[in-house]
Amino acid sequence: MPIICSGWALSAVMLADGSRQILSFLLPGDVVSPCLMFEPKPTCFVEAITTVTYRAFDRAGLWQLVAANPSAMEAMARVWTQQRRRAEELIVDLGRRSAAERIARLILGLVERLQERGLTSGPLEIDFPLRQHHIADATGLTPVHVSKLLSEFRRRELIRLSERSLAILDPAAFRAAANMR
Amino acid sequence: MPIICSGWALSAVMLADGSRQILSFLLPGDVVSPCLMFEPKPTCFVEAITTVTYRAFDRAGLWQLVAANPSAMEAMARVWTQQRRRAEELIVDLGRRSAAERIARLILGLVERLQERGLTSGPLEIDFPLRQHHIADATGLTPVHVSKLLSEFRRRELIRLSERSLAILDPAAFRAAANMR
DNA sequence: CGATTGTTTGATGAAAGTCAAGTACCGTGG
DNA sequence: CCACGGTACTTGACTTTCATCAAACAATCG
Repeated sequence: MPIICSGWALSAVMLADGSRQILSFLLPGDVVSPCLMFEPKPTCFVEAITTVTYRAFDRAGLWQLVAANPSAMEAMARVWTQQRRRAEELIVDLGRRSAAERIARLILGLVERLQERGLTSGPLEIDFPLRQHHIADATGLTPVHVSKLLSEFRRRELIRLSERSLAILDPAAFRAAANMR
Repeated sequence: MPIICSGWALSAVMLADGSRQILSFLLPGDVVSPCLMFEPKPTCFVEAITTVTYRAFDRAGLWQLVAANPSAMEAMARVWTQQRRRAEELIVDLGRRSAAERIARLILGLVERLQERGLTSGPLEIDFPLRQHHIADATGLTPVHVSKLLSEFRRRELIRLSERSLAILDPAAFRAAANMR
């Protein structure tokens, strides 16, 4: 059970034709794969996006800790439910939202998670190591289409995105774009 | 923590514009909402499709059982991982597969789950209470498009679907249609 | 029987994918 | 220092997939 200490990673599944779907981005503080607590064989793979440092904990030891310590169990439960909730949101996004909404929501979700952990580089600004093909694989789109929609966001001055840095320039309008339905 | 005894139900999220996304179909033997084990407040809602009977277990009692009994813990872990795996598959389907593939995979998944539980009405035949709008809400499509693709499957004699009963006529070809990429 | 809900079908439109060409940005080696 | 290659990004033309709209039909139920 590794936990990310620094850097970004992703977990994804690969399909037969070479396309892939990213299940989640892993930020500092995230448990790489909470399902590993139960199931040793992973169903997806994990890949570093930036240089990543992590610490690994062993399952048996964690189980002992959890059995002995109710607050550890609660912490574990929080991780589980949070992960579950994020998976459900992704299902809704992929099933029922437009390309622009999916991209905007992905960005907002990442910014919020970094804010919670105090990893921002400004009020609404973060280091943003994702390539457009990462965004495409996470939102179920093509890199070309992602490029067009990001250009559109820039043209409307909702975000600034350059040199691996992202800022939300117009939070209200950008949130609106993320919630159009 | 209710468990379905008979009938079909669904869990879903509703969006602001009235469209909805079905997260999973609940068949006899399914735990309605494993996340309820941790989190009392549900993030989605549950709805009956047919007449449903269920038994409810209370969280506190289950926790005691799990703490005392390692095999109960293992059973719980199985439910959790299975649910997680199904969520991941749905993400991949919605993100990276065509409409026809999504529908075929949904049907195959349901048939397999009923087979595991011995709830089939024939070798490759099941009672099928879903309306086309259920299929649409589960696959992120419109009912109209679902109708067209089901007609296509029928025309190619891959399935028979009438009077709330479904049979897979050509398993090999139907599986191929579910796995085109 | 009428009313409601579900399904089919066709015509049309919008969203996203594909293809292709061109640009910018490195890192490498001469 | 600059040429070279590779990767990422941009942009436009065109195609495909799926949504929308509308009309007709079928089934179900009070």
